Amino acid sequence: MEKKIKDLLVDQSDQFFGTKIEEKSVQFQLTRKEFEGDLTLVVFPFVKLLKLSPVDVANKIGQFLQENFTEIESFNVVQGFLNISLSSDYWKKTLQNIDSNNTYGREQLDSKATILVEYSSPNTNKPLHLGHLRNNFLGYSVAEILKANGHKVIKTQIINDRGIHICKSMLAWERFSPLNVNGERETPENTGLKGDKLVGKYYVVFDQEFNKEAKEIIAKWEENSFDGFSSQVVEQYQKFVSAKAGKDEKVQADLDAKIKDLAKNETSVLRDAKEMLVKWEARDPQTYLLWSTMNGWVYDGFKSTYEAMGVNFDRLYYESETYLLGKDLVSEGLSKGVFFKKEDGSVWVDLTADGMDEKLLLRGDGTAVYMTQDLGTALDRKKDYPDLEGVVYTVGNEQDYHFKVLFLVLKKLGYDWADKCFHLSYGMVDLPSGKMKSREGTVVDADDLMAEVVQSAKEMTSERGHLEGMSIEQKELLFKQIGMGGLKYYLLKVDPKKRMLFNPDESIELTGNTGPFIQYAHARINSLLAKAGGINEFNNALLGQEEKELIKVLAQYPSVIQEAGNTYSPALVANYCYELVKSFNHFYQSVPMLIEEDINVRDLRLVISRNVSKVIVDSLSLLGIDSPQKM
RNA sequence: GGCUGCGUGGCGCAACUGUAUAGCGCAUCAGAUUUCGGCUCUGAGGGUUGGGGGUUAGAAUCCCUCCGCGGUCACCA
Repeated sequence: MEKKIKDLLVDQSDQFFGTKIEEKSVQFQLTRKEFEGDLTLVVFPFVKLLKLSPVDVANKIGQFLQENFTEIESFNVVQGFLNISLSSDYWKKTLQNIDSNNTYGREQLDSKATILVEYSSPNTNKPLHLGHLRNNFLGYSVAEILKANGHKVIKTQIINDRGIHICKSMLAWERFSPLNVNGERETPENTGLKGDKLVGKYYVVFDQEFNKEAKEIIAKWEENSFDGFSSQVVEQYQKFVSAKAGKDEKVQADLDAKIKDLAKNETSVLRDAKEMLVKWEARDPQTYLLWSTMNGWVYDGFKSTYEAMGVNFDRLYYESETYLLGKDLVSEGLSKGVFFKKEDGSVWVDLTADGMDEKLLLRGDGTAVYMTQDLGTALDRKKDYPDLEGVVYTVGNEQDYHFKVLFLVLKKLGYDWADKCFHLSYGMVDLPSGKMKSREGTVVDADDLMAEVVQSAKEMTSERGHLEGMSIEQKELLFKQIGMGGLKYYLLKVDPKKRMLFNPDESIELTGNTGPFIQYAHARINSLLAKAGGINEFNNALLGQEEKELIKVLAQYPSVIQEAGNTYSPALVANYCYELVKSFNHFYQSVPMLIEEDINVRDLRLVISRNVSKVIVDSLSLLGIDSPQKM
């Protein structure tokens, strides 16, 4: 309807306004509930054109529109706002259209360009945590929303399966894992630990050894024993120490940190890890075997975590496979003169002209860095999907700079499709106790958290739910649906780019703006419809204010999906769904349904309920949340 | 310090590309319901949208500036 009015006004603007008007100057909003009407046109933009007062302008436009559209029943003017009331027939027809459309709100499947959505992308050296949950839910949901917008979507992740971080876990395991009676080191099988947890354990072990050794080195330095260190390092150290003299605490701490970094660089464990990386890139068989074994453990562990999260992928990329392409790109850039080489053989790109720094692309020893492999991955994808019209990278906002650089470098290499890459940057998840820090053990493990919310769902539902007649399996499924629904909704209802606070208790609340509240409303409608039996015609029903309000909310759904797609924001879908449920609860409370005597009115209300239920299910599915029939 | 993001009632969050009296949940208080699920609904109190300035008929929204809180500026990923 908005579009029809807009088209008419733009079309006839020459006669009506005496000049051509732009489409965007025709602005609509929903009429506020304290005024009468369904649709409001803001007339301020036209005041100057017609040289009349806002009220007169509104009246003139109102009359003009009413003459042209039978759907418009009446209008009223408040200041510069033209409130238009649409007829009962219009609303009933709207309801009918919604009711008869099985894919209401969605564009035709695969009717639009292909978009690749990358999310999750964990490191294979430690288990997933709360932050990953936000990432996964967000990425999955954005992919679903883009699908609903008609895009062909490929869900993907790049697995960071190579790099110095992996070598650290490998080294620590090889060196520090105790041998059992059979002379074996620890494995998931002989310890019963989840593979990702076991590997993560050794990453921590590495860090501890790393720090221990660094401390020992510093202790030596402090005793002026510099045997075995290069003169450069010693010089640096002495420079830092002399700089400390007479400075305040903060500066001193800063310098201490620098000294520590210096010492860390001199540790044997780090040197060995680096050596391991060089060996790995040279495909040393033994190193490769160790690497693939430990990665295998991690994948097994991740697999069960992904299953619990309810996310999936269409295509996986491994950095171990794309980093070589990245290296090729680097040579290509070198020969094109886009990059340059430093004396030690390392390769850089100079972005100072674009207001950024010089950025390392390849280490002096020839091994790849993060950027190298990301460049390779980007190219690889474009090769696999030549018709790609967009790439969404779901990665935390601490990497904003990285992606700015990545896209820019791609452009500099002449790949114009870099413009279609989008970094879906999201904020960190904080705990009430503050920031998550792995060193302080305040990381919330994803597996633990999911188990916990499912457990709470079990407790609450067993207490108050309607579980009679359900098998054990059905109940288990239900607890999962509720627990995960609560968790997902909690993490998705907030605008992605905002840093958010995670309160474990609130996430599984059943009242207020929560997933289970919405699921509950759906279950209730479901049982209502089951009791109602058959539904017939409602054409003769009188359309009341309550009914109309709810149809209006239903009618917004398609534009919500669109907007959510344009802005990559599941939060819009979540908030809409909540609004819908609240409107329904209000409706439910204020009008009788099953005991309504007028059969037409009864059926009208039931049809509305049926479609509310349909839209709830659909919008929750866009968030990756299930809608149980009973709970 | 450079770049970048954020700042909305006690707490957690909304407000589409500027627009009518800034909404919602939690918490607090007061009420409703012989109805289909009391995990529901209605109402009240609580805000000079971090401060100041500017653009506009109109600013939480755009611009400038200051303050506060993050992130980032690694031969880590």
